[in-house]
Amino acid sequence: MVEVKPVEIVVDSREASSRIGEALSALPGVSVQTAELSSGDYLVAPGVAVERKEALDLIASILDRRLFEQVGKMLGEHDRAIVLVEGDPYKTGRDVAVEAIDGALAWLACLSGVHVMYSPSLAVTPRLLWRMAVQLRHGLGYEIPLRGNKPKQPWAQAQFIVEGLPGVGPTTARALVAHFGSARAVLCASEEDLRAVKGVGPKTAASIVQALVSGI
Amino acid sequence: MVEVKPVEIVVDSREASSRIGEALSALPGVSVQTAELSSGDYLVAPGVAVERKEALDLIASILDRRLFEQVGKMLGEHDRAIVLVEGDPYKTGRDVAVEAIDGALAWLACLSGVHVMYSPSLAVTPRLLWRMAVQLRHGLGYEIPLRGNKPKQPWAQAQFIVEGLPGVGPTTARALVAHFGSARAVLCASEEDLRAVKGVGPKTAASIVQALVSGI
DNA sequence: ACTTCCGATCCTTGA
DNA sequence: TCAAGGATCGGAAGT
Repeated sequence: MVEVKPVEIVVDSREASSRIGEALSALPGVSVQTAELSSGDYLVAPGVAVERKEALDLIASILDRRLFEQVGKMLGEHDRAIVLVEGDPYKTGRDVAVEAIDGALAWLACLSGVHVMYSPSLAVTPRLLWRMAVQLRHGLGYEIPLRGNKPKQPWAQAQFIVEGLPGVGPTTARALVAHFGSARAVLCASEEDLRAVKGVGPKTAASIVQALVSGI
Repeated sequence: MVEVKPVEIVVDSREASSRIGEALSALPGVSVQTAELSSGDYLVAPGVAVERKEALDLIASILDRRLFEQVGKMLGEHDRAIVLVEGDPYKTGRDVAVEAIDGALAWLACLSGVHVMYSPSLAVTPRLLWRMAVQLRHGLGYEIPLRGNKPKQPWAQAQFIVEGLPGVGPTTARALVAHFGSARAVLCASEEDLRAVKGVGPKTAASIVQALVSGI
């Protein structure tokens, strides 16, 4: 049985009965609320607004400068603003200078202060809104593991553990384990003792001890 | 007469001779510098790094977790980080769950702290880099908002070391470091003490000690 | 990134 | 108090 993570998404009243509103309701654990949003189309978390810009609409709002106004308004009214570009703005068929599109996208990414997200199509948009909502509400379902796969053979484990130390690669790890006899002995060693090992200088020794004694 | 706005763009040495490097040099007013960047592919302004991710490469780096590592590194080393996604990640032909792509894009936009930009193709990428550079250098008198980026937190290092232990993943690693106060304390703990931590039973505790005391 | 699956852990029950 | 059962959580592997 898969866990369903409940999320609330607020949909602007003008969009509520759209295909996206329906698709959102159909996703597991989503409760769709409707409200009149003065800026943005969706609230994907409290204070996080999303403005959906279908490619053609994006071009239009670049040309008539509505985009900048809308973005400014969103930023003023919410903690975080995201522009969700749906479709390829370079392939709308509208007769518009590519420089204008380049400029608008660059501005959005660098200067505007909003975040930008891309959806290839209307079909994907609801999933992305949902995923954002889940992540913002529940965080990632797990921690991002800090290191890759670990060995299963016990003899390799000692070396692998020691390799986690800063400045220590495979060669030094082997030297350390050989010198001290076990991983535990390495990890309990003093800075002085560590320096005695070939490949470990004052700098590495210091950072090892530093890493080991630092707590949360 | 068209005004040419001079900009400098730093290209990582590995990318310098690529088609993009050449295309950048050909753009008006662009002076391309080369440097070895430890993270990111381009510096589009001082302190503003751009990582180019071709769609297929994006998928690959999601699967092997490289993406998160790279993003973290960029955020730590620059004032501002931008991921430039080139192409449609949903159409790479790679056999990957769409949920994973949704999740990664949502994470990039909402949680990661980077900004995201989309380029439809390799041909457009240089133009977008250039446009960003121009806007950041000459753009409208805006200051680049600096988000404070601390270097890697020390507690992360402790957790990293502890994660090397058998049977210990991100969650348990955090519990262990929290319980014992430091990585060293965890590694010097007795089997008994280890068992007291939530998530560590007799079996895990035994294999941890086993790994620590075993030599090479 | 997500999902599925499996095993270990933990928690409640009831004797 | 303990054992047994099921619910829960974490890890590993695959997409």
